[in-house]
Amino acid sequence: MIRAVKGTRDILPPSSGVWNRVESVARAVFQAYNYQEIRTPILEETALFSRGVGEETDIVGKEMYTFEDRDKSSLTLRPEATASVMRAYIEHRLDQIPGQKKLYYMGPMFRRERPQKGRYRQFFQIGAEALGSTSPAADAEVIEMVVEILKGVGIENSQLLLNSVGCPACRPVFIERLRETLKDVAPTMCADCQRRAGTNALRVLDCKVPADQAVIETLPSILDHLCEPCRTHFDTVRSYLSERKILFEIRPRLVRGLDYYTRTTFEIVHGALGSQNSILGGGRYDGLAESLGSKVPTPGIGFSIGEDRLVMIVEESQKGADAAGLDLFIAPMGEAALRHSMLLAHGLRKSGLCVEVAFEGKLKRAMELANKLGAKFALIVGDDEIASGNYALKDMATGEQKTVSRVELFERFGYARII
RNA sequence: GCGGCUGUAGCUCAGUUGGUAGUAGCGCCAGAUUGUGGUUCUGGAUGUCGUGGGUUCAAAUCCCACCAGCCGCCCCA
Repeated sequence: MIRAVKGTRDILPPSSGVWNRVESVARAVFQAYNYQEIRTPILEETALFSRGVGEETDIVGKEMYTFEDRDKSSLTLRPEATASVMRAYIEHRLDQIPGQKKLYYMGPMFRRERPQKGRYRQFFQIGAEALGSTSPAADAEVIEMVVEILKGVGIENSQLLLNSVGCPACRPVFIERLRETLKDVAPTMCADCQRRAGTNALRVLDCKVPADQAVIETLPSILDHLCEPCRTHFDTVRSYLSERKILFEIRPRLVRGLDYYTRTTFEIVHGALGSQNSILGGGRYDGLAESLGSKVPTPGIGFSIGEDRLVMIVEESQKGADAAGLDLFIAPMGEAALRHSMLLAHGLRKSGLCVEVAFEGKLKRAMELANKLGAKFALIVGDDEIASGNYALKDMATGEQKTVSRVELFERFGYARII
C-alpha cells in the first residue's frame, strides 16, 4: 500500500474548511493593509538559500531538499519564502514601482527535519514582506497586521516576543563580548552550551536548561550593545506598538535561526502547541538584497506564520464550529423527477444556494442522507409534484413540511437567501 | 541527526500464561416502514493484527530489523 511520505500529510474535510477560513481571514487583512499576493516557484536554485538564509544555519546546513537536476544544476525545494520574494523583487526590478512594496504569499515549504506534531517536512506558511522602507513604522505595521490576523481567526492567549538583534555595525561587537564572557562561565553550563560557546555563541542565550538560566542572566545583553541608530529604531518600534495597545514582551535572548535578520525580530508563541510553541516569526532583513547580489539596497521586514500550527490551535479552540452547510437537498422520485430536479437545482445554484440532488435511492434513503449531510431543507420532487407544479418542502430542523409552488420556491431561495 | 513510547476494522479500543481475530462502542450499508430523516430494533460488510525476518508443533502476543506516528532533544513555522 502506498502511503503519504514521511512528514507529509493529506488535509481532508472538514479540516480543509478550517484551512480555507484561515486563508480567507489572512487575505482580508492583507487587503486592508494594501498587500498584494506574490506566487513564487517552489523550486529554486540552491544558491538562493545558501546566500540568502545563510550557509551556517541549520536550515541550509542540514534540512534542505537539495538535488542535482539532469543538467547538473543544483535545485532546492524552498525551505522558506523570504529569499524567493526578494529574488523576484530584484529580478523584476520591483524597486521601480512607486511606494512601499507590500507582498504576501501562502504555500508549502520543505525542511527535512524529524517530524513531530506541529512539525512537518512539507508545511505551509502564510507570510508577508514590506520592502523598501527602513522606517520603524513599517515594523510596527507588519506586527500590527499579524496581530489582526490572529484576532481574526479567534486566537487568544498568544504572546508577542520582541527583540532587536542589531546590525552589522553593532552585532559583531556584541558577539565578541559574549564570547569573552563565555570563556569563563561556559564550563559551568550544560554540554550543549559548551559546544555552542565555540560554534554559535548567540544560541547560548536561547538555552532552555533550567540550571543554566542563572548563568544566562549574567551574560551581556544585545540590547545594551546596540549602536545609536539601532537603539533609536528599536525604541520607536516599541512606542508605536504601545500606542496601539499591542502587548509585547522584550526578550533580549530571542535569537532567530536565519542569518539575514537585522534589528527588529519577533515571534508569537502559544501554549497549546507543546514544544513546537511558535506560531509565527519574523523580523527585519535590511542586508538580504545585497547578499543576493542586488546593487539596489532594499531594506525589508516580514513575517511568516506556521499555517499548520495556526490551524491546529483554531481547531482546538473552536471544535464543533459549524461548517458552511448544505442549504437544500432535493429528493427526486424516479427518472423523470431526477431530470426535473437537475434543472431546478441548476436554477437555485445560480443564486448561490448550496444544493445537492440525490441521484439514486428511495425516498427514505434520500431523507436519511439529507439529515446526515446536515441539509437545512429537503425538497421532494415526484410525479405528483411535477404534475401539480408544486413541491413538498421540508424544514429539516423543525420537521415542518409544506407545499410550495415553483415560484414560491425561487422567491424563497432564488432571489434572496432567507434561511 | 539523537533518546523514549506506541502501531489490532473507517475511528476509539478489547484481546488472559503464545492455541483459529472481537455478541465491543461509534461510523458505514441494508431491512423493519413500496413517498418522508433525527429515536428504536434487526441483520450485514470491512482486518495481509504497521512491514519483513527469526524462535516455536503453534505468534496479534516472544526476539531482531525496518517503516510510520507521538513525546523529549536539536531546530524552527
